[in-house]
Amino acid sequence: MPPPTRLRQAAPAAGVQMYDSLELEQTSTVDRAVEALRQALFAGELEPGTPLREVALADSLGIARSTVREALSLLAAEGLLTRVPYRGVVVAALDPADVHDVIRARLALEEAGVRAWASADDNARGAVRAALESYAAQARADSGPGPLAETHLAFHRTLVALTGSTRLVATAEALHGELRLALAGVDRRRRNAREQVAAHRELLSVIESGDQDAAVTAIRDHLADAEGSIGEAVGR
Amino acid sequence: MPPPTRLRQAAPAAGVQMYDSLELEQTSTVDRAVEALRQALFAGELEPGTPLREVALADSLGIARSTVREALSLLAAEGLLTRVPYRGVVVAALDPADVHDVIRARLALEEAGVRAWASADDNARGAVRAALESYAAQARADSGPGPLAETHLAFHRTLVALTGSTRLVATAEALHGELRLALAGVDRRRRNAREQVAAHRELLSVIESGDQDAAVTAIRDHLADAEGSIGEAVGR
DNA sequence: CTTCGTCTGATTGTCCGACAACCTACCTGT
DNA sequence: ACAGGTAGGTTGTCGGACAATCAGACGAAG
Repeated sequence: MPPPTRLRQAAPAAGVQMYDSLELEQTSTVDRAVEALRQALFAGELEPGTPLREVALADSLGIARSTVREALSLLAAEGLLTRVPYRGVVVAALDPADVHDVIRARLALEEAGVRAWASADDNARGAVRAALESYAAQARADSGPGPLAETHLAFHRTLVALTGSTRLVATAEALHGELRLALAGVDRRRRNAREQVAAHRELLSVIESGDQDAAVTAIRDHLADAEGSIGEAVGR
Repeated sequence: MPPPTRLRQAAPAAGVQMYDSLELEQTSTVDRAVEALRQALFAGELEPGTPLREVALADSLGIARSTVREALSLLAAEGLLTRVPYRGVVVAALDPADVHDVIRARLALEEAGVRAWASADDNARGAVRAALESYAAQARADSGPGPLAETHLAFHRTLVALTGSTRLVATAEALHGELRLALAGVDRRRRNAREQVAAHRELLSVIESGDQDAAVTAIRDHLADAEGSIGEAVGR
C-alpha cells in the first residue's frame, strides 16, 4: 500500500527556530516520467492495450531506458499498466469484471466513510462540502471532461477520508486512477453535468441528515448507477 | 493498487485444444530479490529504521545494483521501505499514529466483509472456516510466531474476501505486511495462542449467527484489542 | 493441408561501469 | 561555541553491452 508519501523529515534540532511550513519539492527524473505518463494515460492519448516500448519512450522523453523502466514498474504496481514478462508493458484494460471489482471496493471504502460521518473530524466533514462546491464550480465552468472527472472523484475521496485513514484514501486514489484510465478514451457524454452535481448534492444531504441506513443505501445506489454507465462505456 | 497479478494470458486461439490449468511460473531476478528482502523483513532480520545500502545488498545477493534498485522501489511502493532522496531507503517504522491508521483501514475492510457474509459466495464463506482451522492447527503445532501470524492474518484476509473484491484483498495484504514488519522484531508473547484461536472462533460464530450488528461490534472490538497490543509492542 | 523444426528480428531482463548531485561528518580557524 | 570549508560515501541517472525470450516467417516432413 502506498503509504502517505512523506518527503523528508528534517532532524528535530532542539532550541532552534524552525520553519516547518517551508518545503522545497524535490523532483526526481523518475517522478517526472511517472507524472508525464500518468498524464498521457488519463488524457486518453494511450488507449488501453497499447504496448509501451521502452526505448521509444526513453528517447521520446529524453531520458535513459533504465529510468523509463523504473517509471513503468511503478505505474504497473499502481495498476495503470500491465507487465507481461519479455513482452513489455501495455496500458491496462478493464473488463466488466474488473469494473465490478473496483466498484465493490469503492463501495466498501465510501460506505465506511459515510458511516463514520457522525463521528468524523470536523475538518473532514468540511472537506466534503468544499469538494462538492469545487465539483459544482467545475461543472459550471464547463472546462472539459478531464478536470470535471477529477473534481468529481476528489469529492468521493473526501468521503473515504471521513474514515480518518490516509491509507484508505491512498487506496481510493488508486482505484480512481484505474477508472479514469478506463474512461479516458470513451466519448463520455453521460448525463448532463448539472444533473450529476444535483445527484451528489442530494447524496450529501442524505448523509448529513444523520440517517445512517439511508446514507448507506444512497451511496450504494449511487455506485451501482456508476457501475452501470461505466460498464456500458467500457463494455462496448 | 496492485491488481491481481495475472501472469500471462495465452492468445485465445480458436478451435484448438487448450490446457488452461497448466502454468509455468516465471520468476525474474527482481521478484526473487523482492521475496528475499520481504522474507528478511518479516523475519525481523532487518529492524525498522535500518538503512539498506544498495551496493551492499547487490553483492550480498549477487545481483546488479540496478536490479536491487528496482526491488527496493517496489517494496517502497508497498510501504515496507521508506525512500529518502539521496539518503537511501530504510526499513519502514510505524509510529502509533501509523498503527492507528492501519487498524482503521483494516476495520473498514473487514467490517465490509462481515457485513457481506449473508450475501457472500459459498466458497468465500467456506474459505473463512478453512482459514480458521488452519490457524487453529498452526497454533496446536506451535511452530513459531512467524507462521502463526501468517495463518492468523490469512484468516482476516478471508473476511475481506467476503466482499468479493480482489483489490480489497490486495489492499488488506499490504496492510498486513506493514503490521508483520512492525511486529517482526518485538518479542511477542501476547496472550496464549489457544486463547487467541478461541477468540477467533467466537468471532466467527457471531458472524455466522446472522446478527449483522453484533458481528460488526465483534470485529470492531477485536481490532481495537489488536491495536492495543500492537501499539503497546510498537510504542516504546 | 496441417504440423513441426528452424531461423531471424525485435524487445525485454540483467549486468557493468561511469559520473554528477547530494548528504554526512569531520576539521579548521576565529 | 560557531561559521565555513573540505573529504568521503551514497544515491540518481546515464550509456552501452549481452543473454533470454518472444513473435512471425519460411520451409520440410508427415
